Amino acid sequence: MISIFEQARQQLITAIGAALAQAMEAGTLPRAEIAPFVVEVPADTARGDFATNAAMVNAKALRQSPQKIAQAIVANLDLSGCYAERVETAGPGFINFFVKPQWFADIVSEIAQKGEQYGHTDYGHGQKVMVEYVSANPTGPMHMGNARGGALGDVLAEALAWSGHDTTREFYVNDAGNQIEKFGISLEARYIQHLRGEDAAVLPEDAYQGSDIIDHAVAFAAEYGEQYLNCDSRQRRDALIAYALPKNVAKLESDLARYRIHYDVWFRESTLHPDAIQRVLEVLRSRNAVYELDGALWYKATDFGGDKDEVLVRANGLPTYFAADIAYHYNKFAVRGFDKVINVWGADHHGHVARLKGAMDAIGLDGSKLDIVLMQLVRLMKDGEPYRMSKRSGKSISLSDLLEEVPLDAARFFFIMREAGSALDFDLSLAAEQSAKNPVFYVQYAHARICSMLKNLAAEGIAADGERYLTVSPAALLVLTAPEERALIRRLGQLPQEIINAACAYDPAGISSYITDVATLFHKFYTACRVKGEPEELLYPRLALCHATRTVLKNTLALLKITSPEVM
RNA sequence: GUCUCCGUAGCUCAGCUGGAUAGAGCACCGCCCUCCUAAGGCGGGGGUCGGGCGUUCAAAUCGCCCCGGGGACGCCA
Repeated sequence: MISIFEQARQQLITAIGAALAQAMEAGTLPRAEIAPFVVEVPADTARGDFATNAAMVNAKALRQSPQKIAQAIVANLDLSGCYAERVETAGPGFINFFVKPQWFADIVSEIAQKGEQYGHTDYGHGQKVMVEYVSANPTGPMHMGNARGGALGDVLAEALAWSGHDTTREFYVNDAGNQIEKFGISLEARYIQHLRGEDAAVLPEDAYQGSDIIDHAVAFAAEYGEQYLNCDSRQRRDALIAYALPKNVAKLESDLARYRIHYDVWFRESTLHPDAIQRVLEVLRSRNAVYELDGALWYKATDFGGDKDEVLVRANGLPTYFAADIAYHYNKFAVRGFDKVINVWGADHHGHVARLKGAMDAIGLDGSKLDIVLMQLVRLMKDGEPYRMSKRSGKSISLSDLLEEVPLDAARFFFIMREAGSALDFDLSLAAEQSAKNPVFYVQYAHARICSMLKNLAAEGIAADGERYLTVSPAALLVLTAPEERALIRRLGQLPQEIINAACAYDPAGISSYITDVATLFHKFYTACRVKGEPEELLYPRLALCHATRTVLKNTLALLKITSPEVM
């Protein structure tokens, strides 16, 4: 069941299409293919509740002026059964529509009826979608890029779920391969240094330099002493990895949980080694997509849109990250049967996008089912100065550090405010200092204001149980005619579509501007229209509107996983 | 060099599947609480939408070429 807002829009699309066909039938317009047109809310709603460019986009095909086409459409328009009741043409050929007052009343009723469910749709028809995000290396703490990817991926997954997709949230744990080996080497050096002094071991330049490595080594030494000092290096590294890796993964999980991110699946790369990887290599081999050179196994990326070939198995016999990633995505599609897979990656991985999609084609799967959201990296600033955030420097700001300094609600909102494709400057001092000025507070304030009103009125014995304003009839709601009331209702009606848009465009940023918009419109309504003290026939409809606004704010904040305070 | 993201008000950015006078927040100036939360509302100043050419009835939006800035181009992940 589509929303009341969308019903009005869809009715118009149908009616306009019919009117064009009718005009052609009658000979008023020449016969031609109808170009796609849009029906949308005009920037200035004084012009109309909806507007269409149908006449203008068809001017060329119909070889007539947009104004004439508009007139022909209007002359053949049948609005019976539509929310729209009045139409006029304007400007260069726009057709503007005005809806019946009933439309506004029905939207408020719809929200009251659906309550917490308002905003949910079955748009996706249960399509099986996976969102894989963060997937930070388990060799150290998460950085700001992970924090941004976490918020973006999580809200995207929510939007997909709300819009009727069967959504799986997944974290890919890179617990195998080169970086784990490097992790072991780093731990080993720190362990030996801890027991035998700085000069007893050399920490390679490309090793992990962070203090967390030292902490692990020290804790390991406290537990096992010198037991691993004289054994085989392989054995020592394995013991250190076996000790530290689970701790790191647990830390990732708890940090993310604190950030309100919970995954459905923690998928371990190690489960792909070696069988699943061998299997995809076989498939590629059978499809003639690989060759051997210099002792390594190469993938013919150039046959599948790549600009150069890629190594799958190194001369030393170890598979590359890329080989594992092909096996991983083969698993997502062929083994687990996802219809759509969305990966949220840092923009530094952009070279990997075409490669992986091409590899899906090469392996006989459909690369177009794989979508990558590339996120420009976060530049961490402090007092206007760039702040080093390299994992190696050892003094980086981690996700848990961030949450110490910035309110959680603000951090989540801040990260989704900007679309993924734009670089984000996150000024720590600013975010911490000006937290009260963060837009998230503006939105939460609107929610708290409504709660306060409802509470005050309840204290005076008005609608104490909420029944009266939750069940105001659509007919009684017709009194909501003030421009501020209408503007607010119009926007409230768009929540389901806003969520669908965010899900389809992979752009959670739209939701943050939507909710800010709703807050603004509520504050304007609040200033212009009183509730308390008005006669009952106006008081209750306005209370119903307040409550509907609260529902929209609360539901949208819930989607963003941001709290809805009742008092501020 | 190739690929990619970005360039819109003093600052941070929306708008970009083309549409009717280019928006918001912050900052600045001035108003509005005997009245439901002033963490709010109203008004004001402030713009060659980086530049040029092109497509179109219509370009901040699409295409091409420049200019300026970030990022990626490993038998790393």
